[in-house]
Amino acid sequence: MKVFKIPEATVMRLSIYSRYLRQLIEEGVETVSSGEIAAGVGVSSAQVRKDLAYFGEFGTRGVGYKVEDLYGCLLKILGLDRRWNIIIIGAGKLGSAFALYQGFLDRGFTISAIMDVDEKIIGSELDGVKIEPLELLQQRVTEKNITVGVITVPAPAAQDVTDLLVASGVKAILNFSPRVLKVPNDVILRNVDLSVNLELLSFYLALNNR
Amino acid sequence: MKVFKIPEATVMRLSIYSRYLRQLIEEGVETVSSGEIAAGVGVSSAQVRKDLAYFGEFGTRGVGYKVEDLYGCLLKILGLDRRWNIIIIGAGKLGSAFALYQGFLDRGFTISAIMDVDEKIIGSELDGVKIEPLELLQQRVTEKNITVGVITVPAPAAQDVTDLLVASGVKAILNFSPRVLKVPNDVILRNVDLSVNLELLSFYLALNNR
DNA sequence: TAGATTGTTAATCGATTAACAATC
DNA sequence: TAGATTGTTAATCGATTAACAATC
Repeated sequence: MKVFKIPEATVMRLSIYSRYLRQLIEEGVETVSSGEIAAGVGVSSAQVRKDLAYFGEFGTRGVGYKVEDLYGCLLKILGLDRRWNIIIIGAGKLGSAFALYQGFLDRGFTISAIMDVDEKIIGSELDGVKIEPLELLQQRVTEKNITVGVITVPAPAAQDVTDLLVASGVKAILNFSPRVLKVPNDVILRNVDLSVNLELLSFYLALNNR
Repeated sequence: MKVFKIPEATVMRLSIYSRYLRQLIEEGVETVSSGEIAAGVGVSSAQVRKDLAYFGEFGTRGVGYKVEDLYGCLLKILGLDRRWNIIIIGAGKLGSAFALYQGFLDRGFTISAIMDVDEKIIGSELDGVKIEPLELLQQRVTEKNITVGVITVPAPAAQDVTDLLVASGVKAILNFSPRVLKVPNDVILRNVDLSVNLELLSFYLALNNR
């Protein structure tokens, strides 16, 4: 499999295409062209075809793509044809919002554990999952076969929590804290800094105000 | 001012540099080199200098940058030297998490209004801000001088809400819904799709599992 | 002055776009 | 067959990196 060096931007677009295709399925559309997908998600049709070409040939020349088939292929490519178990570290505002957010569940993700250090909230539940003390992290990761860690702790604690996650065997980390984290390079790290996004808006707003 | 075509990636890095500089200020560091910043945030020193060069000359050859000065300049560049008023549409899980999250407040953002359509939650408060009916949107945007709208409604409502926001005079939109939104091109739109980030992890995890 | 580090130019790398032959 | 649309190659564009003269 020609797997090497898929641009990150391509993977993100695949995720967006898949969401759009799901919409088309709900609407009962059976066939779609690269041009229609492109229009639907706001990119060029060449982009769509190029992105797909990294992974194979999914369409029929002169016809387009069968919506259901392409959707199935994308789910497989994105690894959404299986379930991934998630552990959330930090059950504060951000962490509990993430835990309560339903958007991931139908896409292959299960929240299997939630940890915190605050005695006052340990023992309470978020959407049926009990908040447990951080000490149980290693045990839960192992016994529940958890591969993804989500970091929603305050910045100063972020690196320590990361080290714990890595040591416990987690393979990928989604970091919501505004800290640059060090991880071994076989661990996949993704930073989702909400502030950066707001500040980007601020930059462009300020730009227009001159 | 040579303002045209700053890469988005550059702006995001500036935001990250600024966060790192703030850390240095807290630690009492007075001078820093591009190499140190680079090491601190995980990019190359050339990258740091290039990013800054879009906006002027901030350092001293042979010496480096004065931390406080550079921090101040970055805040100005990012538009964080003033306050931006925000309206949140949708006070569900995601919306209330966003409202309760403190991370933005000290960076120039004020949550000035929160709207929803659900009678059951209208009237209650999130962090001192009352949840109000969507009908008051136009009025609040005008009277509170709101420039940024945050969309945290379910996907099917996202475009309608966007249209309302645009009509009300909001200049920038942060979209958390997994929908591709149409906006006039003088409105700044930023999509923060949490699912896309998780699915990116899933992709790389699946890649390693073959 | 000697050493250090910036600001900037040129070279490299990678991603997007345009174009078109293949083919349904 | 004629029209449409894919898959792919080549051209373009833009961003990152390397290198170094300027200068503190």
